[in-house]
Amino acid sequence: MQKFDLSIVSCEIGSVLIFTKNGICEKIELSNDLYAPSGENIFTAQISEYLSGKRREFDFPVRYSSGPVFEKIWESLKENVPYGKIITYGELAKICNANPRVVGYAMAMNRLPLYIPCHRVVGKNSLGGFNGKNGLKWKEYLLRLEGSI
DNA sequence: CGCGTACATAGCC
DNA sequence: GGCTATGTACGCG
Repeated sequence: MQKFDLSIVSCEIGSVLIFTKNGICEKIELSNDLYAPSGENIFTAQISEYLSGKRREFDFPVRYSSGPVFEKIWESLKENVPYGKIITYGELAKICNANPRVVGYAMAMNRLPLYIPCHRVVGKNSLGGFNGKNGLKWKEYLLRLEGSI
């Protein structure tokens, strides 16, 4: 069994749970419930700054793998969609030579909701979903934070 | 291991 | 407005 170290950053609408192991972030979870802030490290520091609008990008080690196609999509997303910009599933799909549906699925399988800017990926005729209906609140909050809406 | 189904969509009829 | 395409992951037999 893997033993994860849990760090927590709280904000107005909920808390960000950061699961790290050996100094590497392996999982991020967005919760609507408020937790007591825990852990002072580069993860909590950067996310806290990001939620305050001071930081635009994250610079901490992460680890993810759910297939080569998904990694390509996430890499293309980070490279082509900077802070404050949004992209549609179709455009992102065109960049990484995939299909829109695959992109949506890649976002659904994303384990790092904040590090991977999946909240900047929206549908053409709708905002799309985000981490289920539970995280749609977060999506709106993040897009508003970046000034996209 | 092979088949069928579900996905946070886009595009055509 | 409704149906189909296209790729991946997951469940079941």
